Amino acid sequence: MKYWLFKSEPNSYSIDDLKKDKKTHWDGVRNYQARNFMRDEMKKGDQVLFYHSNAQPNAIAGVCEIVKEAYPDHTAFDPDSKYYDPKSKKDNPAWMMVDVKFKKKFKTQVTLSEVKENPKLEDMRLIQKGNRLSVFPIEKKEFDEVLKMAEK
DNA sequence: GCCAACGTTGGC
DNA sequence: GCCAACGTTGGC
Repeated sequence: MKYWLFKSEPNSYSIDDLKKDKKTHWDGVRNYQARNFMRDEMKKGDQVLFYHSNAQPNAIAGVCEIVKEAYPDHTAFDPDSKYYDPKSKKDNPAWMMVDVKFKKKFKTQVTLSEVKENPKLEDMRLIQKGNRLSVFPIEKKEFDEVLKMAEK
């Protein structure tokens, strides 16, 4: 089993939205590296930290789980969608998405500054310079450490 | 609102 | 294939 972090801006989709929806498709990823992670490495049952970016504060807000592996992102085919991409064809989709289900919302979210202050998390991709990927892998020990911080 | 760090596009 | 220009992400 692998562990991941997904970023989302809470004004467009927050952990509360996922809690309400129970399950969602993670559409709109338009970066090849992120796409490859989704297409090639994400498996059913993988655990995902849900991160709020451009938020106040920026923080890891909860946990979700992959329930459906990569399949074509239909928003790329829709000219009315802001994620429309004419390069993606139905017979050869450029973009993929996965489905995730809500698992938990942290009582105490783990803020970005707390992540930066924790030496055990210093290698986490979230805080590395220039990291702009919206989905990326994390280590099990990092996942466990974040959960521990959330339960304090 | 600013800007660093990328990724993408397109002219050559 | 190079690289300048441009667009986006996302922290501050």
